[in-house]
Amino acid sequence: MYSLAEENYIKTIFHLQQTKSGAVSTNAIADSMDTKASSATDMVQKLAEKKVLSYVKYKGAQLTEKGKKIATRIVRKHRLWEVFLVDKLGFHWDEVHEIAEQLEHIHSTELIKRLDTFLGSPAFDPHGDPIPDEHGNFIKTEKKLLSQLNKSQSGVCVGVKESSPEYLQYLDKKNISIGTKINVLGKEFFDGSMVIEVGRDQFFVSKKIADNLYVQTT
Amino acid sequence: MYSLAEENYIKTIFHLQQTKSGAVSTNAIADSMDTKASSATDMVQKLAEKKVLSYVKYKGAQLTEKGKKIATRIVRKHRLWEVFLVDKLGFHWDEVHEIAEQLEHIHSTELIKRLDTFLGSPAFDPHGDPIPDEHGNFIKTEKKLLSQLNKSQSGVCVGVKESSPEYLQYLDKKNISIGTKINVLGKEFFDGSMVIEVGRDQFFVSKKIADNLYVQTT
DNA sequence: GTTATTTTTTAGCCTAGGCTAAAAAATAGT
DNA sequence: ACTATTTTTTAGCCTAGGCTAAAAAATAAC
Repeated sequence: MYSLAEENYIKTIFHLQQTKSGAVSTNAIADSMDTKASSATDMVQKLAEKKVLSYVKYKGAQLTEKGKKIATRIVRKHRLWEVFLVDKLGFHWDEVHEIAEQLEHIHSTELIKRLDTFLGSPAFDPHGDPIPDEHGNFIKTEKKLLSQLNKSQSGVCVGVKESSPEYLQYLDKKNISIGTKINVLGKEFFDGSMVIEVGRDQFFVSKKIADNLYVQTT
Repeated sequence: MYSLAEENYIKTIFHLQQTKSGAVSTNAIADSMDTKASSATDMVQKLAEKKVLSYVKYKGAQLTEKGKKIATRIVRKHRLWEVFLVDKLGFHWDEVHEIAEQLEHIHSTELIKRLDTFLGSPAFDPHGDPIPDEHGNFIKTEKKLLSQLNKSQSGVCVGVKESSPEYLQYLDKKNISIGTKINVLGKEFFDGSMVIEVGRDQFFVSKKIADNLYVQTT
């Protein structure tokens, strides 16, 4: 059984090594957890002793198979609870992250098994992220960032990279959610900004916006 | 915001002062929390400073109105989650306590509001205990212990005092659950044991069994 | 290939919440 | 009323998980 703090470190390291390959630096961990590098070093050393990750001084940490399994279970729980909050309790997709951060630490395999069944074994969470199954496998989808599309191309929104309330609320305001079709009407190569069409609306989006939206092209 | 440890102390003191009147001793707290009296003293002093309870050295602790409000909210959460686990996820009544102990510490008033609505604002949990409403009020039912009935009297099971898995599993084996009618066929005054009738079955129950079952007489 | 700068670790300290052992207060026994 | 016993508190220590400041290693700059 792992403590709350340990679970949070494991989860963070897991997410960091999804994006960047190779070992994760203690500074990167500390930054994304809002803590100090010295604290991260301590914890990483502790987790290395527990064989949750491998750690080479000054080089960084990498989850072992054991560590990845733990992380995947936490991610599974987080995303299943998000589905529960949105589908069953009627929360909006920008309101669930914080609550799911708490719920993901509830310990009970039976609970998760039953929750999964209750929800109809969903494959994706409300932000379009895949939900690992009980063995830790998840569907890898072909997805691009909206910013990778060019003029006249189109795609369907399948998820978001950032899921801060601010960003999600922006998308809501523009009527963009999972499943929304987006046409790229124009693209400015100087700053990466775009003019896109969503339903009947046409509007401008900055590169920052386009960089955080995943689309699937057909 | 109160820590996990603080919430658990508040909840325990609340339950202790339901049964015994007057101040709760630090030893009683420690006993029912599986910790040491010295730890209880420390925490009680801390909670007294936070005005959650009043504490007189060597005399014991008593929750203030503020403390009772906090406790009631935790109890409400615990019992709502138990209803969720049984009604929605299909858990059995003897399996839910431990999980609800964890879930009761999730912080989000919106979550509880929505969970309550989702469950149809239940008034009782799966063990027959009343669920406080958002203002902390709960239904006081007229209930007796089975052991208080005499020969030829009968009652309907409305709850349990003890809700350990062992006890609940015993009741299951005997087909006793909330709503079950029980007739007292005989009572031995020497040891308080009884012979009771449940459905078509007639069997012997010890005082300890009869002391932990709440019934409502008509 | 030194030197300067940045990154990472170590050393030492802090708080929350436990514990044990000893001291102090309350209660019981005569 | 005075011991003896029990209950409760205090004092001092421990671990988890933070932090700051200083030291050490790695990287960058000439």
